[in-house]
Amino acid sequence: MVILKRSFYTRPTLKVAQGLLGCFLVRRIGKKKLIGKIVETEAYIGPGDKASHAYQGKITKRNRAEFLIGGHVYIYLVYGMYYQLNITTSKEGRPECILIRALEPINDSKAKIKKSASGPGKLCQYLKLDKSFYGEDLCKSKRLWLENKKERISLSQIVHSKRIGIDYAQEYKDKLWRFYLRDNEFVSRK
DNA sequence: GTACAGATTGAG
DNA sequence: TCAATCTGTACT
Repeated sequence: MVILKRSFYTRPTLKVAQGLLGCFLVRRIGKKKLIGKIVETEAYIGPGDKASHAYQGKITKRNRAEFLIGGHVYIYLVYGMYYQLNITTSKEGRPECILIRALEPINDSKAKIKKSASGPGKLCQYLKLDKSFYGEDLCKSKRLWLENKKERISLSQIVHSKRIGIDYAQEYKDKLWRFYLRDNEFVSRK
């Protein structure tokens, strides 16, 4: 397995969002590892994107990690109860990131049966991700990183759709910036 | 200081 | 269809 390096993340966000499909997210907890194959992603491309927390280049205490160079974690709490795992892309100062929406558990058959990581809030619960990962560098971290995919994903396997839960984003709500693997049962919301 | 809404989820 | 539950943000 090869750990994804900086140059993977600094490419254009929509390219990275599709490139992440089929890659493996690895979370190390003590001596154990939890591995999930990424099957669903969404791109947020500030400052132009009205669905982005960094719309119009706004910098706040919450979203400042979004401006980091590609390969860092931007994590935050929504609805007071669920964390959302994002991975930054592009270069320092560009508020672009990718929301990881669903994983297929690889080495945990119980989680696989229960679909414990099929949804952005659920996968953070499953991997025990919280605010302590804010700004974590995926190229250096010893407890969270990404590894390259085994199989080649052909373009015909990637479905493009509208993003979820951002109806307020006007003309940006119809952008096809959500990507998932066709026919994969671990994708959230059929 | 107060009010309010959100990149969700699972139960009813 | 709805409530749970917390924090950033935009007001007073």
